[in-house]
Amino acid sequence: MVSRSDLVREKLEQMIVEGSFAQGERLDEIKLSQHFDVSRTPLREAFQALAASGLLVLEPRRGAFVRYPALEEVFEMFEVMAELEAFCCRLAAGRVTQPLLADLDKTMVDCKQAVDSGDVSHYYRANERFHALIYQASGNRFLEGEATRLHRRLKPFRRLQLNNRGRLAHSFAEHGRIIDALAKGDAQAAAIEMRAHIAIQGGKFNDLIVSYRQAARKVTGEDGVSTRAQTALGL
Amino acid sequence: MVSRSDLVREKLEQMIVEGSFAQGERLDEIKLSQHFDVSRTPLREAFQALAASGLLVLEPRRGAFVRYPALEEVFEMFEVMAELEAFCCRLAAGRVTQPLLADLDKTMVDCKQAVDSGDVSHYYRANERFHALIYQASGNRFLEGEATRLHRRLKPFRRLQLNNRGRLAHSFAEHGRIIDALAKGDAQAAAIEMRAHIAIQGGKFNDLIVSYRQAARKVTGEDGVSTRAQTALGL
DNA sequence: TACTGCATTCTTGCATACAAGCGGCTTGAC
DNA sequence: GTCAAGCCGCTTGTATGCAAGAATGCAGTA
Repeated sequence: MVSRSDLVREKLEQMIVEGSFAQGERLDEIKLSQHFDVSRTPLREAFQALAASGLLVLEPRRGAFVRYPALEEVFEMFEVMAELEAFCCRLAAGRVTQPLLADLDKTMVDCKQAVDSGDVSHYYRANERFHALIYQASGNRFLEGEATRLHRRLKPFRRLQLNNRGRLAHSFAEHGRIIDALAKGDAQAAAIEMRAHIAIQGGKFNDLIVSYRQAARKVTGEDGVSTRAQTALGL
Repeated sequence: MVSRSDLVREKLEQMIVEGSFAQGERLDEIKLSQHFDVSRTPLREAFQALAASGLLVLEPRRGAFVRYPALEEVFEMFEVMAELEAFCCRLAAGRVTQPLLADLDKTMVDCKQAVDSGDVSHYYRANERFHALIYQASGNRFLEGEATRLHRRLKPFRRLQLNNRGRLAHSFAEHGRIIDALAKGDAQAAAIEMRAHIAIQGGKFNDLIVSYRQAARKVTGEDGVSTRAQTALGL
């Protein structure tokens, strides 16, 4: 995790997730290797890893292309995410330990502070922790890993959802209901609450569309290279 | 998909899944590159890809090590698999089309023939098709991909389950109940039937243990290199 | 005799050189 | 003027060389 290829992978992933590149943009091995001050070898290894997690598509003899999922696919991913998290809850209801419940309560205190002060990024961090704890509480390490992976991948599309002021309070209330169900050991209720918490429905529909447009919009200059990428690369 | 690194990846994956290497065995870049008659570069790219799918662990400056999941992790994976497939069924019940149902019926005919003749590998192929069709019927392409991925990864641990003569007929009957529920559009029933079909319970427990021992057993020679690997490499 | 430190050797990580496609451009012919 | 074919250049894919780090073995000391 200290190799150059890992560092490059981290940075490239960050750039892609932040929307530094346009949809379908070809990543130039030479330019990028110069930018990161590494040779093509570790860069190509980073490409492989990013392609494996779905952020790039490698076309033989043509190059690496940035791939933002289509809006439809994002909905599909949220649909699966909702189910995975609901399953975490179902398992957690029977397996959650007292220390973990205490940790969950702590995130609730954190979230409450964030809601009261309207501090979105504070809430965002506490929310991350809340969900990570639920994955952990499932007691299924493999499930925890899969959930974490998908959660990461959906990150750019979750960004704006919390900016909606009403959403913060709603989200907080939902967290409360989930924890209550877990504390009672009610697997069914916990799963249902979590599914509702994640699923794209009602107002979240529009929030997602906006998030999506911001994350995956194509901003190209005259030469077909995205101006955002040019900025990101200092061109 | 025609590059040497892809070919090497395919072959290595096959070898690992077939159990050609011992648990924890270090894969020698130079020996393997000689064996596959490629340079270290495409081999290393294959390592990266296999590490991404969890078959290898890459330790910095130490090398690539074969990683068979612990028995506990296999159970966890089956637990998640059951849930993913159950979710596929839940979605499929509302979305399945007439042509797909017809295809599913075709696999049932195939399975029936295999059961009657006791042809396990025939049943195995028909079973693969059955499950692939269910994933497809979910109408969620992302879910389909994830389910397929996990299904592949569990392949070596499913091998022996069908060798149990009683299991074939049971499995067939379960398929029937699943299709019936789908045809009726009963999402709840379809999900429950599928979950029961996949979940490790009852007699399947012992079958899995045997499969696991066969897949992940460590067979080492005096020099610490697995004799199975030596055979596979023609040493 | 056991443990620690150093040196040697082997292996990986990275850089670079070379080969092989693919695409675009130019030129020629109809 | 347009279309097609061939060539040139650019990009990716692969091989190999070199450097740095880890493991192992040996020697010296406690």
